[in-house]
Amino acid sequence: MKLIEAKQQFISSWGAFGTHWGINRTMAQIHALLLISPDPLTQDDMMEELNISRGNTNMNIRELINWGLVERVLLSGERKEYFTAEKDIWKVVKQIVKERKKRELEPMLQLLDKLEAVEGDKRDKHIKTFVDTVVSIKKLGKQADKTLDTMIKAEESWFVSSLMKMFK
Amino acid sequence: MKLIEAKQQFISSWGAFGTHWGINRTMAQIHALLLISPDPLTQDDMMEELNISRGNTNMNIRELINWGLVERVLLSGERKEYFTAEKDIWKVVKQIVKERKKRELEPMLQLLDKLEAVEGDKRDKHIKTFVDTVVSIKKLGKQADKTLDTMIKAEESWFVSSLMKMFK
DNA sequence: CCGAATTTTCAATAATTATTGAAAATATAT
DNA sequence: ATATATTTTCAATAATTATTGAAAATTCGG
Repeated sequence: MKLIEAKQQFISSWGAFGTHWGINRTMAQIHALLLISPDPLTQDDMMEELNISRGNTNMNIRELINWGLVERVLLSGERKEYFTAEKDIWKVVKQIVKERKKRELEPMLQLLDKLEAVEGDKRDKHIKTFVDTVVSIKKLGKQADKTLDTMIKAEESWFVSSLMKMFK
Repeated sequence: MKLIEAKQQFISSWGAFGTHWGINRTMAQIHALLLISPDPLTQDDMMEELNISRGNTNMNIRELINWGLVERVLLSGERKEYFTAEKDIWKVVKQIVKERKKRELEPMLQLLDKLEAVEGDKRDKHIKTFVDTVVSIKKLGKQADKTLDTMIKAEESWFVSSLMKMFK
């Protein structure tokens, strides 16, 4: 397979992958393109490679910057802005986990805390099932939260070697 | 907070949560409703509680069955079908992980295997960056795949106690 | 400060995805 | 076998989300 074709496939499947994870296709494709580009790219480079409009490109680049996955690069003597993606995949994964934890897991845990305090007789099976469900989700969620915190601090080498042994 | 209000909030936030994870809102809401229902429900029960059409309810129940999260229950003397959700949250999480691994992670790893074999001189920086990226994603992905396999087999007690210690 | 290059915004539009509801298919009791 | 209850399908429609492109704002060299 030629590079040009392999790039296409990588970008398009990264885009499809993203859509299964609540990330829009274009954002994932821009990320993919930057991941495999040896040098920083401009907006125009990306527009051309991916056949997307200027507005779309701009909005998604900024979203990637918000996620901490892409950063602006200043090239001396150049008027245009250049962009580059973090290439260390372990860092990328940690960054995504960190953001999603903050945006989704933490608010969910807060809500569950409130819901656990529902009024009523705990002997009523409707109350009991509700509280039991909320408590068990909360318990697992808190556990996941702590585990992810540890992961976010960890080195990749730790993940690959130690965790693997642990999981015997 | 009264039960009726707490239920509403639980269902609606579980629905919103789902949409961030590539699951449609209705499917997540049906799942939420079944999780907090002490007894099995019929399609009509769900339609009424969630204010959704028969077709929508039916399709999403079947999708939940495909995911292994909901099952049909036969109630003796009843003509209608009843449905119930797995209440053990750890089992629910494992089931979701198992399905997503099969549907998304494994196909991605297969693709990366193909892409790694791209033609060309590895000293060309375009080729090199591409291959390096593919290889590092593949490495991490394979690791995650194995780790998730172990998790799928694990008991919740193991997760809550042992894993926690491990993560110091 | 001026003017050109570049970036950002956002209303309009397109594309995608979810939902409805009625008809068709299926199951069951008598 | 027939009538009735129940489930399933799916074309039409609605709702949501993504994308465009041109105008406005900003940046920067001179």
